[in-house]
Amino acid sequence: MLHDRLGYLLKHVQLSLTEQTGAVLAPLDVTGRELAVLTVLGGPEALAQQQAAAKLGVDRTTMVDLVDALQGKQLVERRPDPADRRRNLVHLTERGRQVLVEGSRVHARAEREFLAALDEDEIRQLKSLLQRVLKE
Amino acid sequence: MLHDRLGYLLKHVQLSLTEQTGAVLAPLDVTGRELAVLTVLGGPEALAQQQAAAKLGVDRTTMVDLVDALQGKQLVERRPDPADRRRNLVHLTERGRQVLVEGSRVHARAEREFLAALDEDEIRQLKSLLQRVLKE
DNA sequence: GCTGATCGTCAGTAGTGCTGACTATCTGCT
DNA sequence: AGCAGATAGTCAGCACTACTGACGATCAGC
Repeated sequence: MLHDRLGYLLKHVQLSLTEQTGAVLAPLDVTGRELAVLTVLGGPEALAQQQAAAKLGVDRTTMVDLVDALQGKQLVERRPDPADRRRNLVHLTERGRQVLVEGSRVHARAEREFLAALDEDEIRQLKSLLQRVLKE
Repeated sequence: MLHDRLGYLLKHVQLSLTEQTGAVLAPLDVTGRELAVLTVLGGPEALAQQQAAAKLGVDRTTMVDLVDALQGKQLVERRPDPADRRRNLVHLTERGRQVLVEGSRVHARAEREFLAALDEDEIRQLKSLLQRVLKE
């Protein structure tokens, strides 16, 4: 049967999740992907673009567009790394930090609601199983 | 943390699965998506394009391209439905059936190998959890 | 027999993700 | 010191997927 196929399940679960989290993030004018970028960049140390790209698992050329978009919305700033002038260190702006905090909040709530069919223990199980598969 | 985010997990698990199953299907000259279409069309009754699209959860305009591709490979045939001439009933060719059988075999094996980190019981759990989320 | 709905098709658009080429810069070796 | 090769970011271009909106052909209900 089709519904046994892992590919089918993953695709449609992801599609549905993207839709639901996208809806609650829309008022903040960020997408789920952009919020993920902010999350990675929101750490204590400013990261170069490729470091952030590696953490996110996206290509470095894709990161250019992502940072472009966030910079256009004044959520991040590119600053040359004084220690290595090939690099841009990407810093969150004040607004970027606000959006990160508020976005994380509504995103977490939307994800929890999306998983309403499962209890807390089952959610942990699901994530743990997926993580183990990913580590091959 | 990023690795707690369901979106991240789903995306990368799916990406990795697509890559792995795609590799074993390549010698048969079909993609995972195309095999899924063959699976849906391989039932006892020939389906119209939109019935198949609904089962797969894809758009009807996307189904046009999928059937085009399969027809180009001589795996399916469009035949007008005598009872409703707006419809195309999509039939598998003899080769289409062979590819479906062989493709299902290697795909199932690749999926099992992809999930090598989990035992049979955990695989059932994972699929069951995803199915329940999908039913909202 | 006409109105409105449905099926398949096509053009156009948008998002994502990659390759390959380029510039600027750094690092290692001699 | 100086050159060769590697690395960071950028950009153009291609490919894949998915959707919207429009269209002609056909069907179903009144």
